[in-house]
Amino acid sequence: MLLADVAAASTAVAATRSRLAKRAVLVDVLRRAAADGPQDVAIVSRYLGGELRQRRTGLGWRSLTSLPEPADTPSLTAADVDAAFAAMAELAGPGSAGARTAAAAELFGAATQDEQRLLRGLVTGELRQGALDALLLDAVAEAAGVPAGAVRRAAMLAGETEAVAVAALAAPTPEAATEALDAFTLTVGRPVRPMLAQSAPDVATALAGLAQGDAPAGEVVVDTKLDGIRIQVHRDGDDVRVYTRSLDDITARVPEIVAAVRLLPAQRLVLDGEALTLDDAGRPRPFQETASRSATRDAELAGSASLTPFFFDVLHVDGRDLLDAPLRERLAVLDQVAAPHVVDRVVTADPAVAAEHFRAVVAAGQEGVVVKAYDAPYEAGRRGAAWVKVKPRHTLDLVVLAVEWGSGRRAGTLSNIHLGARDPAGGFVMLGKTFKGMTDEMLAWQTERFLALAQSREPWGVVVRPEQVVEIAFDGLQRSTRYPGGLALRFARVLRYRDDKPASEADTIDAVRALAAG
DNA sequence: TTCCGACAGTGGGGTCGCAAT
DNA sequence: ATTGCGACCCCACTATCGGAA
Repeated sequence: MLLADVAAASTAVAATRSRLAKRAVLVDVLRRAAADGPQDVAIVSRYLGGELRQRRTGLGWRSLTSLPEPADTPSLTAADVDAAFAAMAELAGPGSAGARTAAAAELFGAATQDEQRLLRGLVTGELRQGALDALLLDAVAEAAGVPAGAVRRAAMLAGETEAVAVAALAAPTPEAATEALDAFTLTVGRPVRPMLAQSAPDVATALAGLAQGDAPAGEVVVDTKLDGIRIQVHRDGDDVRVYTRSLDDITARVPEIVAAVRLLPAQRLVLDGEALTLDDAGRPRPFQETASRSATRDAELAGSASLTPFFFDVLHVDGRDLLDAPLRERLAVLDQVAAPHVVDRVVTADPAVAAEHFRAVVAAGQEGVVVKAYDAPYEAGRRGAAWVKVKPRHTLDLVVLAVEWGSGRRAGTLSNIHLGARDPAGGFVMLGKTFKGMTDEMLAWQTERFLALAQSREPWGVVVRPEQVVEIAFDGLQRSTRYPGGLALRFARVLRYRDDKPASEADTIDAVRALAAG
């Protein structure tokens, strides 16, 4: 199949907001790819989902700043493009950057304007066609004539979409496709997409969200939420593999987790949990230390810092699949097979008990809690309503120092605001930026407001007179080398603009430092 | 007919390894 | 030795479509 066919489909998908219309376009091109063979289905399904088949190519947005003019006529096949990126992914060592740039120039030079747009989107991971993996799975189902649920489940269990698309579309009949999809089962050693949580502002709201209609939630699990990295651990005897949330295999980087899992009583296991670094007293170290330890490839270099695994779910044990078992059953098994590496929890129907657990774990330095429906199955890959996270929230009244022009649907509006705390000695100390929490109405208002406050216009936005106070919510403070105060906000978002408060009454950097000191 | 679940988009800070400077 | 880029760890929140109720 020609890349031009894929690019035309992507353009058509981007041109409509209707998901049904997007799906129809995807179905058409998937069917044509299937007629060309499984290799084309593999490539085309990846590209339509917004990804390259290579996890890392060494190319990013910066590498694409100067590229040749587009070709007038299409010539590239999907297979050509995949081979070109595969070759780039292999490049390493001195001179590789130049060779990669040359290879990219050759590829993009052979691509038409439409094809360049597609390739650029795939390289940067920002295709912006309004359809990614989820809609693609729906399209695969329709193209193969099978229920969407069957395709989705296969993809969750496979941990990827490409193989599922290939299997479903290679089948000559819907019956054969169903059979092919049923062959994707939970397999020890092959990661599944992790179940995700929704969020709620407090424990009471989380419990209300789990209630069925007018009936109260009944017994729920209140799990401790640890501030580390998500891990999915597969054990088959002495063979232990550790995967991240994005299903990256980090086994080689975390020998201490492998060793801990080998000490557990069950021989075949799939566990879901979190890994983090602890201090001598067993309290969690800052997330940045966990991130550093888990990103260091050479375990020898990591020194004394060590990751401790804690598990909150079990998906398989010694031949028994537990994905569809209620959480109640899974936890009973977890306590048998994963002690002492089990997340601390309470089971209760009493909102007061749940709230007390939240208070206690936060006091112990943990991130918060995850409230879970006691009888829900493990919904791989879903951000289902069965898990609801609750974290403490801090707020500050900060001053807007500058604003950046937005992109995409925010093009033409001033979007990303720079935030400063008041320095009692004079001026403001920048603590970070945020674009979150803004409605379209707020974006329109702030565009006008900050243009009026503009002191200077820059290519990226405007620097403003420091007069507008904004109430900011955030999860905590972290060490920063980027900002002058040595501190940065974590997960900052706008709550509201405060027109009742002058900048002279904004929160001070001293108050922020006091908060950081705990 | 209205409601709401699921998606995609819009970006944030920090960490590492690697190649170029 | 330092710098910049790419990849990936943690993410929150809003608008929208279309099926559920």
